[in-house]
Parts: sequence; structure tokens; C-alpha cells
Amino acid sequence: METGAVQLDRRQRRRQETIEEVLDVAAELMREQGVAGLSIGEVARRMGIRPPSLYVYFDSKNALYDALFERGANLIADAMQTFGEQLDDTLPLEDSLLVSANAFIKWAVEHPEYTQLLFWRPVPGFSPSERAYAPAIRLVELSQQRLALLQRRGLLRDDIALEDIQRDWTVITSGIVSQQLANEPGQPFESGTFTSAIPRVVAMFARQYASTQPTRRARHADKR
Amino acid sequence: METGAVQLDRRQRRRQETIEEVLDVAAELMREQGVAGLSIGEVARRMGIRPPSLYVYFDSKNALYDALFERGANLIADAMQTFGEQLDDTLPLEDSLLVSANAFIKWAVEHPEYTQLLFWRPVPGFSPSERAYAPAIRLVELSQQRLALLQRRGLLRDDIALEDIQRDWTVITSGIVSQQLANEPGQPFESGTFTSAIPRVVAMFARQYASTQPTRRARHADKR
DNA sequence: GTCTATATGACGATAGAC
DNA sequence: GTCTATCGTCATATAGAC
Repeated sequence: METGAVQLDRRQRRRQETIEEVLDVAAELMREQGVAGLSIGEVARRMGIRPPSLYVYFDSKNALYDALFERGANLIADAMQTFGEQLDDTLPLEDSLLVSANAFIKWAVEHPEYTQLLFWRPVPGFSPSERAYAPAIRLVELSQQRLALLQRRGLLRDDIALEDIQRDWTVITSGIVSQQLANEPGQPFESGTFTSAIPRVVAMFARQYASTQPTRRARHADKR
Repeated sequence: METGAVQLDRRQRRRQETIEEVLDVAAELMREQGVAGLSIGEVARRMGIRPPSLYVYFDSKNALYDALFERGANLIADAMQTFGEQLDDTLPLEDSLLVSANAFIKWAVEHPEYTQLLFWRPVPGFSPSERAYAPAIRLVELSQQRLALLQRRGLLRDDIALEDIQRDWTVITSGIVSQQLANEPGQPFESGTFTSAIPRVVAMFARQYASTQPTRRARHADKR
């Protein structure tokens, strides 16, 4: 019994390691060839095995895309969560928005293989499963919570629905990402034409949605 | 001689008609299956011919993508040029920007097959040729000319480089398009979650880049 | 349980007959 | 200009060795 359980653990661990290696190689391939350029045969070739062996770990190519989608969503959600926890909660509005935008866009531009899979629709016939989509929802909620906090601190206007503010924030950040990746692929975050526009665009957003109310210290919420 | 020339004309016209039919069917396929779902075999099947016959008109699948890129860029550039010529040149800044944004985004959302090919990078290994790219440059210049006109009319700030203003304008419009197409594909322009944000986002842009100088002649609005 | 060997059918592409 | 025949590669499926 004991031995059986240990062997099962070992086997499962070994299996999980192989799965991670497949995902590593697949992500590398998507980075080199573009998301739609992923090929089961090439993954197997680089791993030194035969293509059919991959079907032990993934039922289909779309199942592999699904696992990559889930992994990418978890990676960026984790990155943004860690970033949020380290964030100085006393920063003024524009500074706070600027560091958030920089963190998200930098990750997105430096991981184009996941960004394209997560935020564009490059693979015909592939839709993420509910399971794979869950961490993507977590990412949206994280962004919402950060904006809600700014609203509670009295820095963001509260006469406009948080939902609308978040939508505009998403439009701006994803607009920079998509322009940068489509027009200057491979260009580093620090020197991109569109990533360089982040401060200007964030200033525009901050100016529009900054609270016009004088900020009282430790303000909770009071409508005019 | 005369007969030869006439026959050549007729042959060339016939050839051009076939090419247009191939492009029509290919665009239809990209709309149904996604840009990367285009298949030479399926195009031939729908045209009632054999796949190798298509190679008379296009050297490769990427040559077909190239012709589709050129066609799409010409379609949207023509649409925006016609729109610009009909535009009322006395409109105030925000109105002028709003109708421009609506025209561009409406076209983009209603032609996702061309938009994806033109503004994303969904096809591994495909880059548009110089010839195919030329009308895309014309589109950028059109947008630049419209913003320059607004600047000359004294409506847009002239203390910021036109280039930077245009970059931010591109980020905003393409951000709406990419979010709308990626998150709600198939949703009509009129009822999209992100297309509905156009007035708010354009207002944000107009507020940031409106000239602070009082306009001398035929002034429409005055600040605070 | 995990792999190899092998097969199927679709794809893009080419050569050559008519 | 269109066809048939054919090639190599792809995703995918199954049979069976260890």
C-alpha cells in the first residue's frame, strides 16, 4: 500500500515534469514562430521523442493550447498580484497608474507568445476552456480591485461607474501592447515607440478620471 | 496586331476577374474561419477547380495573403478618404474626432478578416511586401493630415509634436478595435461593449489635446 | 503505463500531360 | 489554363512492444 502510493506519487511527479517540459518547448516554439506556428511534430523533435508520444499528455493540439493559455494567464496574474502587493499604497494617482501600466505592459511585451494567445484570437477553432479561463478572470478582478482602491482613497472620480473606468483603462493598456507587438515585434520594452508613449497616455487617463473633490485624509466614502 | 491586342486585353480582363473571385472567396473564408484558417484547398473547392490551378494566379499561399493585405489596406484607405472628403470642416474638436473614430472603428469591426490581417500578426512567416504595404502608409498619412488640419485650425495643441498626438490617437482607436474583436467577436458595432466606450474615450483624448489658446475666429466653445 | 511503429487524410506545393 | 499525379509535412489515431 505504502509502496504503491509512493510509486504513484513518483509516477505522477515524473508525468508532471514531462508536461512542464512540453509546455516549455511549446512556448519557446510559439515565441520563435508565432502562436499559430506551433507544431506537435516540432515539439516532439526538440524533445527527442515521436509525435504520438505527446498524446499521452495532451489529447489534442488544442488541449496543448488550452494548457498554454492557462499557464500564461496564471503567469501574468501572479506577476500582477506580486506587483500589487509590493505597491506603495500612498502614491498619488498618476504615479500609481503609471507603475501599474508599466508592470503590465512590460510583461505583455516581453512574453509575446502568451500575450498573443491570451489577448488576440490567432488560432482558428481554439477557445479556452472554463478551467483555462479562470486565471484570466482573476487578472481582470485584480485590475478592478486596484482601481476600486484608488476610488476609495478619493483619487479616482466616483461619479463614473468603476466598470466604465476599467474599460477605458483596458483599452489604453491593450492598445499600447497591440500596437507595439504588431508594428515593432522584438523591440525591447524600454525602447519601443509605443511603450515610450505610456507616460503621456497615462497622464491623459489620470487627468480625465482624477477626482475633482479635495482629498480628505483617511477618507472612506462620501458622495457630494 | 489589333486582334492580338484585343485578345490580350480580354485575356487579362478575364484573368483579373478570376483573381478578384479568388480574393472574394479567400476573404469569405478568413471571415468564417479566422485569418490563419485560410486554406488553398478550400478556396479551390468553393470555386469548383483543383488546388494546383490557383498557382496560376498566386505563386504561394503567402502571395495570396499579400494580395489580401493590399486589398484590405486599399479598402479602408479609400473608405477613410471618402469619409474625410465629406467631413464638415467647421466641426468643433471633439465632434470631429468622434466622427473620425466612429468611421474607422466601424469599418474595422465590420471587416474583422482584413483588420486582423492588417493590424495583428496572425500568420507565421508572412510579412506584407512593399507594394502591399503602400496603401497602409497612405492610411497613416490620411490620419496625420486630418490631425494636422485640426492643429492648423487652432483646435489641437501645437506644443506637442503631431507625431506624438497621432501615436496616442492610434493607441486609443486600435485599443478599442482589438478589445472589441478579441472579446466580443461578431458583436455589431452599434451594441459592442468596447465600441460603446468610443464617446468617453474620445472625450478623454479631446480634453487632453484641445488647444488651451482661445480661438480667434468663429469660436464654438469657451473654457470654464 | 509509456513508448515506438505505422497508417490516414489534409495540407501546400511542383511537374508534366493535354 | 486546367488537369492528374505526386511529394513531403502536418495533426491525429491505433496497434502493439517493453
